[in-house]
Amino acid sequence: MPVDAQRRSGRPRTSSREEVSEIALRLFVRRGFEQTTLQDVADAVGVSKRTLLRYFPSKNDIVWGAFDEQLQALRARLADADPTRPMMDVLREAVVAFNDYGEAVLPELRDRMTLITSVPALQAHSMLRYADWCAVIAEFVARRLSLEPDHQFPQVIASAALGTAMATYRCWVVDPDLDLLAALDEAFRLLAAGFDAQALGAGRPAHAGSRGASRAR
Amino acid sequence: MPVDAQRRSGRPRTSSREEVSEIALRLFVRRGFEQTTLQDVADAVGVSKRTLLRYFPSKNDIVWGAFDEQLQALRARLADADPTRPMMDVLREAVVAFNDYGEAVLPELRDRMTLITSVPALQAHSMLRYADWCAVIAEFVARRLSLEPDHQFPQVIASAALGTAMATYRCWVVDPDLDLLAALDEAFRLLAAGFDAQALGAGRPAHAGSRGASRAR
DNA sequence: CATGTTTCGTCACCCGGTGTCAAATTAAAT
DNA sequence: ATTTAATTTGACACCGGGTGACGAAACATG
Repeated sequence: MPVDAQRRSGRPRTSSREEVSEIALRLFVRRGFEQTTLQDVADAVGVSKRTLLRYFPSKNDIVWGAFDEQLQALRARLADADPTRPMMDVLREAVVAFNDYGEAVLPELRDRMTLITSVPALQAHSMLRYADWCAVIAEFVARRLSLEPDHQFPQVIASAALGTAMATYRCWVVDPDLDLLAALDEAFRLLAAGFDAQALGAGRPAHAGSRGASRAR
Repeated sequence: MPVDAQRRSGRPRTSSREEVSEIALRLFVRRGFEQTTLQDVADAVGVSKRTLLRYFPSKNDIVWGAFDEQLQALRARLADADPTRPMMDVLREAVVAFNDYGEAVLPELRDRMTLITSVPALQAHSMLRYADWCAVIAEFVARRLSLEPDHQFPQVIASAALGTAMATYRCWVVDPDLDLLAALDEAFRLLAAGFDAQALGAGRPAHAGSRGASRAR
């Protein structure tokens, strides 16, 4: 069970989670997710189908790399945030930082997200993975509003935030020129301010900021 | 293919979509969704497994009754709305009306939503069904903002609206005393006004309206 | 009765996923 | 060096959801 904790004894692993994930991702992108069977992946990696399903709980989960660890970082960041700062500011900056991978792994991230947003099975499965994300946000909002996480307000705000992030992801996947971080920043500012004000000002606001090199650190 | 278009000739159906949906729902609630196999449902209805999958494209879809027709009504309502009225007002009222089923079918709706929000497979599948819902909202918002439906703003607003509705549903499922329509009304007012203002007024706003008999017509 | 039309059931099949168990491979203890 | 414990692996059987194909059943019409 320990990923790489000090190896005590026993037969060593012939492959790693990362290796499986990488090879599988390549196959999925090339030949399509549904067209690629688990046996194909197993053959490509050089292990049995059974071993594959010991590394990942399902075929869908192979596409999601190490998502849980990222989530822990997000939770920690939200917990350590300055309590005097506005809630939605903290949330926005945390979400942006949460998605600030390096330039190097960006193409891989795009591959993953392209699959997740386009393949129906993965699109559906994403709801389960994002539920954890949502719970982290709800927990933070609940603490700020002195409510319980199950209450309506934290749940609504967290779910709306999730929708905002997902929609932004979808746009980023389609448009290669879009800066993900800047787009997230803009979307969450919109969410904080309310969509009604947006509708009133019929002319669209400063949208120039969503493209280009602004990293929104 | 025609659900009940004038029957010309041929062998008559031994069952209907509604009958299958009702019987299956009862079984799912009683014995659990995953514990109930398609063969069980087929036996209970009195047809073969193959026939079941001709009525519904998948086991998951059985739980969703006629959702598409409701969606058409929502689209029509949004299309016919007064263009001079505020966008988020129209949206809020349409969503509330969309969920205004009669008192009679309310327990059945609760059963469906309880399954959808608690069973992981259905929770995941809901993303696919709600994607259509989301597209309808995005189409409306895009028209109002003179943008294309694929653009970032309509997508973000529609997804945030979806999250808002879903979270409210979840709360309603858990709390039997909650008035679904009033809760939706309140949540969408929050979404329109922005969550930031909410956080600033540390004291919670008039929450008394979310319980009781207000039907928000 | 003959014909076309529509629905139904059966069968075979694929794939994702689980449980089981023995074999393989290593470190550590004797 | 041999045994022992620990760990991973692969093979196998199995289940359930879902699809394709095909013939049979049940109707309306002529």
